Amino acid sequence: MNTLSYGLLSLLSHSPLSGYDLTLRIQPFWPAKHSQIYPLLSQMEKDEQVTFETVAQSDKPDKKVYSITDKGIDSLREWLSEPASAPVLRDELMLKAYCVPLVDPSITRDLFQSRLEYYRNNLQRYEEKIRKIKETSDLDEGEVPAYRDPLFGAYILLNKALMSCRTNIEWCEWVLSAIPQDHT
Amino acid sequence: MNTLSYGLLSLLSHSPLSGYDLTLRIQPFWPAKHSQIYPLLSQMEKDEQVTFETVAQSDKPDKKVYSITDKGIDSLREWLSEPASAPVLRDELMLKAYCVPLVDPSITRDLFQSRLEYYRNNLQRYEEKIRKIKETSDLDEGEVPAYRDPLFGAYILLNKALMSCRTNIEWCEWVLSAIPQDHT
DNA sequence: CTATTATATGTAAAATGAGACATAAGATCA
DNA sequence: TGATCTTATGTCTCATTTTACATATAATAG
Repeated sequence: MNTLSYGLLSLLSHSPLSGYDLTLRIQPFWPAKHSQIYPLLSQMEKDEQVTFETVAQSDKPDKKVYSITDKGIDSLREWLSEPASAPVLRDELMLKAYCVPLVDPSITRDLFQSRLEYYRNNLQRYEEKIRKIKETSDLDEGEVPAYRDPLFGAYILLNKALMSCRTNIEWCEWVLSAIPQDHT
Repeated sequence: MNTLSYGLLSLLSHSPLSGYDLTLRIQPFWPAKHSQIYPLLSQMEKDEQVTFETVAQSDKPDKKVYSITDKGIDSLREWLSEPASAPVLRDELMLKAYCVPLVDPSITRDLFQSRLEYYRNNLQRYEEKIRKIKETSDLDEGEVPAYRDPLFGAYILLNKALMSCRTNIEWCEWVLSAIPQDHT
């Protein structure tokens, strides 16, 4: 039971999901490939943290839909009572930023322009997501889902994503404004 | 030559540093232990990306001070011309946030209170650092070091750290305000 | 008709990273 | 004098993560 396995349990605490869906959904919080998820789910099934049933689909291949067990819920509760380890960010752009004076401003501009677009795309996706949440659970302006509402977690996480995205966009734009025109 | 090794070169592009110092300084951008750094520096030395000289110290143990070579500078320039890979964030608190309705609000409050203090400490450290930079290179209000100034990279990175820290503090405070008093 | 894409699950090997073990000089503190 | 802390470098093992290999169904595009 490493952090990734708790992450999978956390996602399953909302609703049953296939390994494929789990792989997609865990990306924003704890990036992992399916090659890591599938064997881990097998282990967790042996350990009775989860169960699965095979679901046949007419239009797509069959899938294994995993559900969290009571033992899994207990594991989650214990895990929540332990302090969360510090976040780990690895960003190649930060390493590059440190030595950009070595190259022409045009190179640097490309790097930050690409990153800016990356964040703008993310922002759009997050804004759509929060719009859908607000629609389905009709919240008033500034209102937050109730603490016991299963949507509480998703809602605060989406807000974090939105806030971080906007901050990063602001930073990229500021950096771009500080990069001189070429022929320096 | 993986990302970490380029990161080390990037740090060395400003000034020669020991493996020990490199380990400390790379933490904010690309966390790594000395057990990863020392062998990598040996490799890079064999590959002529860096050189070192042993420096005796009177008050502390001897150290190996590494410098970037011309070949290393070339490597950095090539690396800067390639697009930067997407940032990777792994945050246990985000995984936990998703399932907090499973436990009492007091548990959740502790998690976010700890994280808030973590970010406040970071903010203080970053604010001191930027104050020192502004002192030594006497910049006017809102002024940014010149693009070719070796401090340019450090300055924009510190600003990113400050902005992200403040956003995260704001988020933690907002989440704490949305967690109800106990006996729910 | 074929190629590609999305969905879906899996294994194996290689790279990366974390934690522990090991040593050692000099400083500080009790 | 002994204990601990900081600086300093190194190895080894184990866990984690990535990349590549592998297969299969169904839809879509050319």
